[in-house]
Amino acid sequence: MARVRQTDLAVLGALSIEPMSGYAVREAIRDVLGQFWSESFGQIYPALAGLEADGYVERQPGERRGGSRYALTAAGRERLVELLHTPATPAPPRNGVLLRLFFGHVLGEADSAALVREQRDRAQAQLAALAVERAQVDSEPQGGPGAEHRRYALLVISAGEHSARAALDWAEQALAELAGDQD
Amino acid sequence: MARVRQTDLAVLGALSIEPMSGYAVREAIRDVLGQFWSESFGQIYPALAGLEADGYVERQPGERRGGSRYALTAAGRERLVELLHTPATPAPPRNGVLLRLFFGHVLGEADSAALVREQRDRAQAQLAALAVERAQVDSEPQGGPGAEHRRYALLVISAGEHSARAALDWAEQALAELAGDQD
DNA sequence: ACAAACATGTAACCAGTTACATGATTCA
DNA sequence: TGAATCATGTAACTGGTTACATGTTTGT
Repeated sequence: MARVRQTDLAVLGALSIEPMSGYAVREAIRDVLGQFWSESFGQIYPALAGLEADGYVERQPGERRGGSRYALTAAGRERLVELLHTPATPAPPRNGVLLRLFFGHVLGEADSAALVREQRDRAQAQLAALAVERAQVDSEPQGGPGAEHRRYALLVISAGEHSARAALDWAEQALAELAGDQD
Repeated sequence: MARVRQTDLAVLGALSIEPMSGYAVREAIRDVLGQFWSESFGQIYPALAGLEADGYVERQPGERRGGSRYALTAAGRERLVELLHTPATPAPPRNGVLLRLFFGHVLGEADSAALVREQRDRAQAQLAALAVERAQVDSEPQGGPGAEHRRYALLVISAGEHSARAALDWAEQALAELAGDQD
C-alpha cells in the first residue's frame, strides 16, 4: 500500500467544497477541522503546484492581481475519491502537556496543577471557537456550492465539541484530585 | 526560546521512574502514555547516546549480554526539571479519519458511516486497553521506585479514558444521524 | 494613512519514521 | 527446536515547520 500524501487529500478535499485560493484552503481546514488537522502554507502551495502539474486541479486567475483560484478537474475528483478510500495512517500522538504531567512526580504538585489548568483553559477556548464555527455553518445559505458538505462539517464540529468537553471534565476532576486548584 | 528536543524529555522522564533499558523506555511510554505520546527505537537509542555523552544518564551493564541499563544522573534530573518547565510545543493535529469524514460529501454516506464505525471501534479498543493498564497500575506495590509516579500515571490514564469515552459517544451519535448504522 | 487581512511563494532545517541488520533469552 | 520477546543500533528518507521575502486589498 503506497503511502498517501495526506496534504494532497486535504487540498483536493477543500477544493471539492468549492474552488478557492491556496490561502482559503488553509482557512477552510484551520477553522472547522483545526482540532483534527492542519496544513501550513509551506505545504499547501507546493502541493497545489504538484496537483496542477498532474492535472488534478486547474488554476484560474483570482479576483485580485497575482491571486489564483484553484478548481478540481474531473481527474482531480476521481483522485480525491481514491485518496479518501485509502486507510488513514495514524499519526503518532504528541501531547506535550500530558507528557509533562506524566512526570509530575519530578515536576511537583503545584506545577502539575498548572499544567492541568493549561489543558482546561485550552479546552474552554476550543469550545468557544467551535460554538462560533457551528453558528457560522448553521447560518450558511442552504443551496450554496458546499451544501452537502455542511452535514459533514457539523459532524466534525460535533467531534471537536465532544473531545473538548471531555478534556474539560477531566481537567476539573484532575484539579480536584491534585488539590492544587487555586483559582 | 530554544526548541526543546521532546524525545530527550520523554527518555529522561522514563528513567526518572526507575533505571531501565532503551527497550523498556519505549514500553513505559507506549503502554500508559500511548494515546498521548510515542517514541520509536530509531529515536530512543540516539537520544540515549547523546544524553550519555552530556552526562545526563549513566549506562550500566544490563542483565543480559549486550544489554544496558540506563540511570539518571544528578545532572540528568536537573536537566529533566528544566525540560519539564519548558512550554509544550503543540504538535499539529493529524486525525486521518476525521479528515476523510470532513469530505464525506464526496465519499458518500455509506463509506462515511464506515469511517465513523472505525473511530468507534478504535475508541472501544482504547477503553479496553486502558482498563488493563489501570488494573496493572493499581496492583503495583505501594513502596516501589515509582510510587510517587503512580498518581500521575493514573491521571494520564484518566485523561485517556475521558477522551476515548467522548469519541465513543460521538461516534454513536454520528451513526444515528447518518442513519448508516448497519450493525 | 494605517493596520489587518488576503495572497503567494522559497529555502533551510530537522524531527521522526521505516526498514534493515543482528543477536540473546525465555518459554512452550 | 522454534517462536516470541527482549534488546541494540544504523541509514535513508521525507513530511512538515519556520522563517523569510513580497505585494495587494479592505476597512477604519
